Amino acid sequence: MPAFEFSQGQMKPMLVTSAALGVVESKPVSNFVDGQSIYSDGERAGQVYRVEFGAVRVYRVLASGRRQILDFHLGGNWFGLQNEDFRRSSAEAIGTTGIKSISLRETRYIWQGLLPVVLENFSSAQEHQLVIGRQSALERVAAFLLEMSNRAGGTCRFDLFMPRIDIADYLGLTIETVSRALTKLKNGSIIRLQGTRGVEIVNYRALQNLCL
Amino acid sequence: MPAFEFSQGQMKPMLVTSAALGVVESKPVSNFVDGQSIYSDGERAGQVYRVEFGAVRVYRVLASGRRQILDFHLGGNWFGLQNEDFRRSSAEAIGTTGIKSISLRETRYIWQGLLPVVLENFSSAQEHQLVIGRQSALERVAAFLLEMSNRAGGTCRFDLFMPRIDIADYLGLTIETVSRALTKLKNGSIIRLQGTRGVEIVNYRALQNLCL
DNA sequence: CGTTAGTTTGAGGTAAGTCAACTCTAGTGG
DNA sequence: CCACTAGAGTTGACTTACCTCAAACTAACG
Repeated sequence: MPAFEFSQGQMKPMLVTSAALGVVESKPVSNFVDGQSIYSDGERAGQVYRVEFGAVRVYRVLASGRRQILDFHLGGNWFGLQNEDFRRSSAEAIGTTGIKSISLRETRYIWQGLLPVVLENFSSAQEHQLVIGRQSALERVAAFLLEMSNRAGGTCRFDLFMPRIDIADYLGLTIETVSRALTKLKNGSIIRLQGTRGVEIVNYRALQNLCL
Repeated sequence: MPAFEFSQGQMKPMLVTSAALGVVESKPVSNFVDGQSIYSDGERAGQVYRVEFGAVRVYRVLASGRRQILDFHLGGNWFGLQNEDFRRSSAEAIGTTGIKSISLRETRYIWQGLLPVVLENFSSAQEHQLVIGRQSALERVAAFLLEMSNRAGGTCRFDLFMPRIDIADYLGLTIETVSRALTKLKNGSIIRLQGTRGVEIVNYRALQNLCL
């Protein structure tokens, strides 16, 4: 493979295919158990990662112990790219998870593939800023369910990968408030809950209207 | 200037100098008055921008009218880079502001310069997620003052570019709550306020301790 | 010096947090 | 296959931090 594969006719480099990221395909899959650390705050940053199966939470904790989950990463998602030498967040597997990683030393060959990856993460972070900065608890939970539905491929029935505490720490709420919001959506016949992880969106439109 | 300037020995491409971004130097400075739109939600995204002087707010508004300022950009900062074809946020000048812009068509020449720019914006967004997701009003205002102090070059005396409403919409608070927090910091002799924009950090350490 | 937008202060209301009890459920072993 | 258990989730009562509404104050402009 050539080190650089520039599509000269390409007008929008941000939309270039991630073909250059193919280097990762040859890498072995590392398996992680539920809760296992992928990288930790303060460590030297040496790798970029891609989720093969399972899920990952990236989070930061304040000295006071409060935790904010910055993002969840599901199958196919890239994470762990940063400017700084040391990690300022931590990443853990949620459930049994497979990860491929490539060394940062190798990333100079795939810049044009990495840019859209980072832009996507950035866009996701901005979306999330709006949710946690300006939406009510019910709106946040509604937005979260829609986001998870989208990531699951747009199906109305899907499973949440994470426990309530992760949802709470992602949305800047408490588990009790998340639970109350879910109950309210259930009682309003907007969603149905199956067991502790299963979700079915019954009234998609109603859920969307909650996020305005 | 060569179209591509790869530093082959460079081990950390994210830390490459932004020399490639020099294309922007030859561009003319566009002047904007206070509140003038630079780009708006829904528009086709055609340019990337760099602040020459003054300041910029990038924000999104919910259908319900609530506004979240995603980031402030000061002299030297780049903004406006995205994956999508259309803007999902808006950008406005704060006070008299000078902006240089380059067309996205030209960005294919400066990928390796753009990556650190986006990573910096991303890092800033993540930091902000933690603040608005998990900190109290007083802690948010303290964090904001430290951030502005840093951006002003680490001086303890500096001027806020923006009115209280912008601070509130950045921190996910109301102007009243921002005002009360500032008053509290003033009464605790942690800061001094001069007029409506001037800030002096008297007790830097105390301010930092508030953000734990 | 007056005007007006921006900011501060105050009083009262409310959404979300806290603490505690209860319930479910998924996993384990009899 | 069912009973038991421990962890996770839900519900309720109460508290609190922030919001809302309203009024007073400042300061920056002509």
